Amino acid sequence: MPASPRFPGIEERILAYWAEDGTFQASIDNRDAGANGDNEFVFYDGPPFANGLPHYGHLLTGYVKDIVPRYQTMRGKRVERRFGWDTHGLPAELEAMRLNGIKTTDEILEMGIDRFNEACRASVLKYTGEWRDYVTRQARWVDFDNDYRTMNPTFMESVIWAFKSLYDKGLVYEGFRVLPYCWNDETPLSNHELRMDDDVYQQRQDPAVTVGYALDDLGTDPVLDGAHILIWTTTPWTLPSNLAVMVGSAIDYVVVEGPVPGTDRKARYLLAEARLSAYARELADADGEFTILGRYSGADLVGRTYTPPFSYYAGHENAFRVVAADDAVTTTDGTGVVHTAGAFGEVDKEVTDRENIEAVMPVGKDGRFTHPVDEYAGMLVFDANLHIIDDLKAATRAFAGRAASASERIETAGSVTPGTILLRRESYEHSYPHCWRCREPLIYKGVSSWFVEVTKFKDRMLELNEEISWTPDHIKHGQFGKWLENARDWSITRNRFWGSPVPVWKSDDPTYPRIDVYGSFEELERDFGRLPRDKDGNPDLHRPFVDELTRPNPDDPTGKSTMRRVADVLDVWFDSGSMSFAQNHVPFENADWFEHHFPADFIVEYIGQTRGWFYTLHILATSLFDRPAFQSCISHGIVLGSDGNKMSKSLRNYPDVSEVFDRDGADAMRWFLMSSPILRGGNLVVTEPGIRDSVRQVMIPLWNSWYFFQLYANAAGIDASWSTGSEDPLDRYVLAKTREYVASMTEAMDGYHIADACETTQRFLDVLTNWYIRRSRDRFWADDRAAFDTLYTVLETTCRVVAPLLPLTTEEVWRGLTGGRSVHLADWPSADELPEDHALVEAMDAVREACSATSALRKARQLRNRLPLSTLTVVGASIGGFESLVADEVNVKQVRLLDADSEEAATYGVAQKLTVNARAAGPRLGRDVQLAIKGSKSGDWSVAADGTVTSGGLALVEGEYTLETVAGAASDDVAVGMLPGGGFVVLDTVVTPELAAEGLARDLVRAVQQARKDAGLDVSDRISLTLGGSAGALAAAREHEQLIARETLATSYSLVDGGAVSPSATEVLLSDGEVASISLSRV
RNA sequence: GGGCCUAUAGCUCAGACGGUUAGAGCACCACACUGAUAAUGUGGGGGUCGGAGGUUCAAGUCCUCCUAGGCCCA
Repeated sequence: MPASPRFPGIEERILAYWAEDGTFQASIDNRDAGANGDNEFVFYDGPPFANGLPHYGHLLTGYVKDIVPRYQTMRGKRVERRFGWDTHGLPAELEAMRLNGIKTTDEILEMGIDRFNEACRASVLKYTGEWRDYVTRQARWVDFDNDYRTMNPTFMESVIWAFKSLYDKGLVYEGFRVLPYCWNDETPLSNHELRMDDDVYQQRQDPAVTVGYALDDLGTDPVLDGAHILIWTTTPWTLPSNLAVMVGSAIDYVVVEGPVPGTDRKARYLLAEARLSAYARELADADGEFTILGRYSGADLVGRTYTPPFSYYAGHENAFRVVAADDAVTTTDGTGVVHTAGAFGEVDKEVTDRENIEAVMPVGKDGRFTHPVDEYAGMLVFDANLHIIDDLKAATRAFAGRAASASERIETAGSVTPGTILLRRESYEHSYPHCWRCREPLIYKGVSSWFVEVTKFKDRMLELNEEISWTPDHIKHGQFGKWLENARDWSITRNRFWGSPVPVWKSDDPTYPRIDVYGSFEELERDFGRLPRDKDGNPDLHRPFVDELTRPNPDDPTGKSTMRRVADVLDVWFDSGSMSFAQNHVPFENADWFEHHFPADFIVEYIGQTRGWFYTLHILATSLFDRPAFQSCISHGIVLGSDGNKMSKSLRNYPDVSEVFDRDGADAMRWFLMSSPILRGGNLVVTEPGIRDSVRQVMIPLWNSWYFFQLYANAAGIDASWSTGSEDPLDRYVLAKTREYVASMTEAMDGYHIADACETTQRFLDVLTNWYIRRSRDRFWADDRAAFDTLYTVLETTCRVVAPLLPLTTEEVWRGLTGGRSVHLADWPSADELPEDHALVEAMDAVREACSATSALRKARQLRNRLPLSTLTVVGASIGGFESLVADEVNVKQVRLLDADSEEAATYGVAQKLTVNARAAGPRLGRDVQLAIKGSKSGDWSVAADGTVTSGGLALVEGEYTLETVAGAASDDVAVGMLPGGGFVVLDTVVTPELAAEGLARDLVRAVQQARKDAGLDVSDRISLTLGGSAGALAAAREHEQLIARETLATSYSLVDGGAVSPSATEVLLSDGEVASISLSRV
């Protein structure tokens, strides 16, 4: 067994052992599920989309997904772990398009949906092998053979069942949603795609126009009647679709008189007062003055009607009104009035929905105008801009702001409504989104979609959220709770190809409307007489097979119309939100299983999933089952690159995953990630030194404890066993300490506080190696059976407790220690297996404090540790029975204990210190409290005979101050140091000649040990030793012959006077200017 | 453009209710210690607590504005 192990090599060996031994399966089989699965711990694996290799974020989540189930298994639970794959959606389609060199939906149709979807299917499985390798290498136990895939027919059948259930509950409806849309590729884009590359947003010049719409003459207000309300837009092509104008109700508006461009007439214009100056060129007179005719607040204007700029939608219900949209309207640019075209903007859509104005869509999927916008039909919207502006200009000149008769308008350009005024035309440069694939500018466009009416059961979602425990806990009412409060209806369909079908069939003749929704293969077969089947004849709900199911419309007596499936597929988030039931084909199979495996006990993903998977799980669980989908949830932070920025392949700002596995190992990475603030919701910067620190701080100490044990147990031929019976105080201490360690680990793991568990472990290992083992070395050298048993017990217990956190390293150590099959098949230890002695643990803390304070005194007085001193007096601290341990540790001949109030204690120059409690005294004294504080610091304070305390001239009352004893001035002969836990230590600093000689003797021991090491001798080799050197060194060597011979295992010991022993002897500088000459040989 | 969060030592982060010398770990330097341990111990340097105002006897902490960064939504 190596002293300095190569952990990656050990890990590979353990992984191979597990594979051969079937340890993972055994860890599940060993645990009984119990009646109704009562003994099961239910874990849901959030399905990743495997369109690339796993990165740190996946690894991080994977480690947590491993640790919790390992822990629960050791606690006796049965924990099934089933891997899942997210397989549908746009990323797969984009990859398939890239591989086939196609760009548009037309090209997909040309290629054939069946071939295209085959390509998608192939692309999503491409990396599954690599994923399995990475996940296995990270020592995550999960069942890959029995995985679930969202594209499996059984999964998809459960998904359409969910859709139908929601439909039957009245929670699904059809509507419009506005999306960024690429007219060139003919596809909507997800928001994710808008952030795909940094150059998606590019500067672009667009024509911006300021247009006045004529307010209707209501005969109520001569200033407003017939005035032109000014709007500003950078998308003139949306003007034909204008449906309303929006104002801010708290914004101040004015009506000013100004000229009609290109004519000698005047008109009244309405705009925000704050924007007036921006239109001075058009509206001010020669002196820069405005003719203000009236003032209105936005609220005054709401409800006024106007004539739309184009006549295409004249008479549209509820349209062409001034409406309030306080969030959408600002006075930072434009006119303070915003034109809305309903389906061409998110906010527009929201406002028109609220106002019950039906959206219009005169733009086709190719981005070209369609009927009824006939003048521009066939024109790409961006190209139409110029024509629209020209027509507006012509109409402005022709009518000069007047309404006109029908006969006149025929001669004007296009369908611009007489009375509409183009006030200004400019060009405007702004940041504008472009398609990440074809680089063409995007438009926002309404597309038809189906929605889950989340707003209807939002309150219930909030109630059920109360039953979930979150880590970190602020997520519950913070990020997740707030998100739920503001939940909007969920758009669940996409006009794409590769996904679960929307199971809705509609009549193709609106004269005979009918809608059928299907929730199973059986229902489909019943109505269509057959199942959708792929080309091999297997039931398959994918397009195009499902689209092939058609039948005559039963509601059409003519028998001509046909029931056809709507072309859309479901959002992939509907798939992943369905995994709790769909992974086991519920409700078609395993209904009983589901009853006992829902909700999950535990899930974990990164914090962004509060809007993703956590959210969709919660929506579907609430709406379908009126239960939460999970009981505890860890949402961790984001992994950043070594420079603190987002990880980026091109920047190469993070260490390569496989290199880290090969160099430092999977356990090191696990520890690094798990011990970090990332599990408490913070972000984490991944650096190579950080990962190596994990090895140094935890893995090496654990390994070395075992190495030490093994080294000496083998040497002594001792076969140690599990025992808590030792009477030795240090053994009792470490056993009691281990008990407390086990208890805190249990608490931390039960509460999912994994980072706390790491910290607790690191502290414990420090105590074990740097205190217990170091202080007990003599006993191991002396073959003390109780010491070996104790160390065995502590190590074995520690391995079990650390097993989830370092599964590979602990496996190696535990198996080496016990010869057992696997630490992961063992039970989690109970604290009760170990003796309780909290007083002893506390006493040892006091011991360590005393030693630490004494070291500081030695340091301050420049008294090296090897130099023995006569006496250490510990005052007012309970180090119960460990005097000799302290004496040995700090190298003094004698340790004495004194009560703090003893007479002698008072002689060590102790003093009193006054501290003013500002919190208590502040409110009473007010400003004067500062004087009292100043007094306490400067020494201007006193305690009167009756006990009254005065500071800075102010009398303080009980509770406003504290008086404490502190170490006062020391002398040349003693040094005094305070203990943080109360009391102090007094170190006798007088160095007698005897002490100095012994110090030198110890220097000699050290020098000989080094010489032994340099000569390559084994620890147990006996030597023949000859010493020479300066007079002082020689005297010390003579006086302490026994000490030196014993410590250095010298069987022959001789001294040579007069300097060097021989020319080849080692010359070593000792303390106090003394020199030693050392010659040794193995005997 | 909107919402939420963050800003404290070179780095990563703690700093209940406002309370008077702002802490820890890592890194760095020095010394000590070292026959399991590339370990450990002791000490040291290093901070205008993002900026500017305000409230208060007292502000890292509360309020306002600003700046920078992150996340989400547009």
